[in-house]
Amino acid sequence: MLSKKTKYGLKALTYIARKEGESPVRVSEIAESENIPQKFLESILLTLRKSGVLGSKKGKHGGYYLRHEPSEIKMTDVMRVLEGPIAMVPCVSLNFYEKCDDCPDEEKCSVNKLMIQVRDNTLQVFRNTTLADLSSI
Amino acid sequence: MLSKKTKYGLKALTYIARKEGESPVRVSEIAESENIPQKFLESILLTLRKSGVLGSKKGKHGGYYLRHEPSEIKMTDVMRVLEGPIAMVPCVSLNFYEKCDDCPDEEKCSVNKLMIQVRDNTLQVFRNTTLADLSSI
DNA sequence: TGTATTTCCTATTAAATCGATAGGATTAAT
DNA sequence: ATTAATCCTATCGATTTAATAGGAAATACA
Repeated sequence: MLSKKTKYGLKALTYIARKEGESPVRVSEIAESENIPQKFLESILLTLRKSGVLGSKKGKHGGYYLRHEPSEIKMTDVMRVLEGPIAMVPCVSLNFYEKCDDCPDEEKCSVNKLMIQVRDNTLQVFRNTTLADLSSI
Repeated sequence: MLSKKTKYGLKALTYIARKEGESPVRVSEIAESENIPQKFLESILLTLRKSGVLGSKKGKHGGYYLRHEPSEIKMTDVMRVLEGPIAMVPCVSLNFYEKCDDCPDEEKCSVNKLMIQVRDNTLQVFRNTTLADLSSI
């Protein structure tokens, strides 16, 4: 299940991308327009900023803006920041690998085999999708 | 993230499939061999039985057995029983559809578009994989 | 018939995670 | 100064997850 954090984050990024070129976008504006609790959205955009996807400007006329072109912001990066590992199981994660404590041999593990396939297919989608794709129409 | 329930369930099914033809397999045997808490596994196999994937026999020499050939047990079915919806978001779920309360128009929702792609790719894997595939090797 | 063995069922619990809120500190424009 | 925005930390309630507990029901077999 996709967390609300990720869902809200993606919607907010899309909203900002659609306004690109203009001045920074206020959290309150996004929250209202996308029906997202403002305080919650604040914390989400903060993590996106800390991860380098967004930039921010404080004070009056402040807000958030994209650090790169929408076409250069890949879903792999956004998803890893917001949702964490793309793999469904740590033992097949590329960026967050962890051995299963119950599993003596990954080579022989049926779950491992299956989840590698799922991971590869999901990765393909996220690698080939950018914020520009989400924002069009 | 894949729940332990699903992980354990898949491992147990694989274990049973590899023994097919023999008599029912005891929970305690699976639990020990696969490092799964026995009581937890009991409840998992119970739901698999209630959903029609497994059959069971009580009492001495009892245990669980597959109701169909491994090659006829599709991952779509098993995953839906153990993990629930395959889609990451209810608004793109085929079997568990639910409208988002915050989203006025699914057609224009960027998250919706993206998650449909992920769902379709994941579905393709699960539709083309059977328990026989998991059990081989 | 009785005993051991196994699934079946319900309830409970401890811990983790999630979604959200609260309250104020900091920064910047005017 | 005042206003408006992000930034930061802490906390809370609800839900879910993983696991445990305790026994009821059924079956094989002596």
